[in-house]
Amino acid sequence: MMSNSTTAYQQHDHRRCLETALAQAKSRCIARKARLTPIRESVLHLLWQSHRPLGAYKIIEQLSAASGKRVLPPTVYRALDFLLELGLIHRLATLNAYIGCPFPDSAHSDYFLLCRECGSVAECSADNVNQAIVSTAERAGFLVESQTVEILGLCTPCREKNQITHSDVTAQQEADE
Amino acid sequence: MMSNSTTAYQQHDHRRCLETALAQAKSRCIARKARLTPIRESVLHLLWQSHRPLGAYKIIEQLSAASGKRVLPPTVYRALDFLLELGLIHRLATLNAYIGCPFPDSAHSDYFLLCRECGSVAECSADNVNQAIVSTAERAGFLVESQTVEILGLCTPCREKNQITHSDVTAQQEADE
DNA sequence: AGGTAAGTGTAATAATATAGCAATAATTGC
DNA sequence: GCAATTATTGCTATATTATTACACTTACCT
Repeated sequence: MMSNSTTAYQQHDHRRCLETALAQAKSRCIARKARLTPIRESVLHLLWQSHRPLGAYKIIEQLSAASGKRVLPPTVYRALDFLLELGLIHRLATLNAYIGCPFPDSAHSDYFLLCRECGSVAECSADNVNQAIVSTAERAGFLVESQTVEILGLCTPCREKNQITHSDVTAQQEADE
Repeated sequence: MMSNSTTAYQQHDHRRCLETALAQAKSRCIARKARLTPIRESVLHLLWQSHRPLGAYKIIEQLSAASGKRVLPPTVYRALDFLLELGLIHRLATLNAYIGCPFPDSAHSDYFLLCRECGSVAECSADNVNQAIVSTAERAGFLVESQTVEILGLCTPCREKNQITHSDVTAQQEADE
């Protein structure tokens, strides 16, 4: 079981997330003899601004704003393809959005916990989920090649906030009576 | 464990799939006091032409062709929304496509087996997968509300075909030497 | 330094989906 | 049965996400 859910949803020193991600990206590129060009690095950098996924056109916007000149879709999509290829980022099918991968180095079939409240996404890799999927598929005679698992719900902080809000409301209602 | 993988990938009397689906849809609409209008029924019917998902614009095309007049996107998207709402169909996020639900009556959090060769999709619902997901999410403090699980791979018939093809190729290569 | 491959710029367009409003059909309350 | 209300459809326009095609530039390799 591997997960960045503690950092993703809580207060933390995010600079470290960013730095590690960039460092890992660089070493991975060297290992694969691929080039982390300025554009590619900028895109990765943007995706690591937070633990919230970004749509391609948000990236285009932000990149255009930062560079002063219009960045066009193919530029960004090419960078995204490159980063996806190297396993440095993931695409979230349910959101049409992209997010940095916190553990690009360890091979993993991962799944994502999408908080519908704060929008942050954590990535996990759990053997039991994996095994359950593969074995159940096998029973159906199906050979698993890749999987997309995206889970929508509430992270701990948001759940707690909601409870507070809810009891506040209840208290208010009671006061009204 | 519930699954339509045996019928979805094999030869079978597909008229029965279609008929049951339509019958279930009707009774479900009555139960929910919703109207299965001609347009909605046509869309459902189209989605049950096979076990392969259809994109919204394919539906628009086919509906236009069948009716002789241009059917426009909102018409189809509204019908899709209605059918999704009632749990009669599903949307496959990884394909941007829609498919009929084989068991609309039993509440289920389902996952999909997408054969990359024949394009057919089976729907399953397995407690162990579900439990694995929920319990692993819980360990991360995450409250699961809904899930998207789409598995890409090969169904039995396609796997067998591929093996035959592959050994044929091998035999051919050996003959060449 | 010259040839090749990789990366980028740009215009155009494809594919998927939604917003907004007018027109029509069905249902409800009386 | 009929007016009032609600649900559904028709239609125009447009948003959002992604790709194709081709010219141009930069980096890499010997």
